[in-house]
Amino acid sequence: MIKALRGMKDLTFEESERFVHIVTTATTIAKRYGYSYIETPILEETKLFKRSVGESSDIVGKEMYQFEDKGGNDVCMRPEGTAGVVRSFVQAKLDRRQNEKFKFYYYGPMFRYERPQKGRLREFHQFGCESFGEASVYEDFTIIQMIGDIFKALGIGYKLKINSLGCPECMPPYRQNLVEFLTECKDELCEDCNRRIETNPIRVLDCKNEKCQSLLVNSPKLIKNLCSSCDDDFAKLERLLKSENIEYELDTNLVRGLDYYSKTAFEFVSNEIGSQSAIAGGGRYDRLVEFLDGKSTPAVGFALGIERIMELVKMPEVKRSGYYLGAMDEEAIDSLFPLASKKRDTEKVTVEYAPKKLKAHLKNADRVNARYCAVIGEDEFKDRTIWIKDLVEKKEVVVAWEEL
RNA sequence: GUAGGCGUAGUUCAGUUGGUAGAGCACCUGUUUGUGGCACAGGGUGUCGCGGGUUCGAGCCCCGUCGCCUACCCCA
Repeated sequence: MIKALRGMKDLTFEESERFVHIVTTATTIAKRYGYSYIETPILEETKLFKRSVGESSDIVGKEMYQFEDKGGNDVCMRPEGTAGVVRSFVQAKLDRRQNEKFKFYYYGPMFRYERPQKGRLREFHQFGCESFGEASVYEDFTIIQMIGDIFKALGIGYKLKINSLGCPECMPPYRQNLVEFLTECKDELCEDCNRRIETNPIRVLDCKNEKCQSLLVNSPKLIKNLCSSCDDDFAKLERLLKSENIEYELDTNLVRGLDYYSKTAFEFVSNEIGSQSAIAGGGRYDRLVEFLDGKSTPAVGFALGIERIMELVKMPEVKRSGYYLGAMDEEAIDSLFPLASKKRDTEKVTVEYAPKKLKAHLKNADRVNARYCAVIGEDEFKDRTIWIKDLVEKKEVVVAWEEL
């Protein structure tokens, strides 16, 4: 038997229903916030991700589905959504249209070659939004609010963590500071952290190693070393969240795993889905458009993990709906089709092609969760009528074919 | 890449010191030849992951292998 590849899943029945429910809910809300749909390719040039996500990140460093295509191009299955959207934004020269704002939402599969576990697949799906051209922190707030709306509509609980990663003004001096601090205690830090001091010292902050964390308690905090512009914006963000009663906690160690973030960074987490607890994450990436050869354009965005959210949503109970059509004798089967065709203008219709006893039809109707079980028996066929039972109200009627 | 756990019916799982393969749910048939869910009676639907080995005999013991799950790591 051929099975799906490791870390790749089929979704059917209630699972696929839940998947669609999440996408539709998120889409509806994103549209209310002025976002329009963007579809970008799954396959992109490897360079795109190296330059956006960053070569120091694990995603690019060791988790990409990377290969040479038949034309000899070095390509990757996208490991995340933002890079492709920004590439598309620049390619369409939307970056030249200064003072205009562009808001896009997307959803689709992402690929990372990791060891699968709970909440972590090799092919997984994200829903995300990217807002271009808006430098105001009000936009950061609005995006957080929108995610809150989505989770509220889906009926799931979460905790919001926020942090500021600073800007080109304040990040480099802080980084220098941090490197000095880390170098002093490097003997006690774990192997990974020692490597990160060179490659990406900020990543040391969210090391999961307990010993490292205990040493980091006294590390310099970026949040205390922001430039005045970043500091003002972060204060404003906190004020806005408070005034809208959006609960959050400051997490000074929150560092997004992708290199392109600056200023506002946030993460929505759940404690109900195992160790892979991040259900949404995002932040500001004012410099990414430039990195990808566009004109400097402020931007902010987020992505949410659909499979992780699927573990949290409860679907509304499915009610009986539509018609089940069947016949008790072979000669009556043909007459079902005009009736089905007519009913399908407005209703879900299931047709049984084999003649069966009434009891079997009722059972089938039950099984497909139909509201009405409609059967043509011997008498009905003679009279050109059909017997209909409402499976909820338990009422029965016989009507002429024309009246169905 | 590392560590632990698990692979037996459609599904969830039991299976004793090695001795003819089991249960609940689901499914099918009937009680009811035109009335679903409920009840009752009956029905097992299986390459015990795969390949070797030990043994008179292996679901069980040994070796190997594949797969799944969880955690580290990473992140949505």
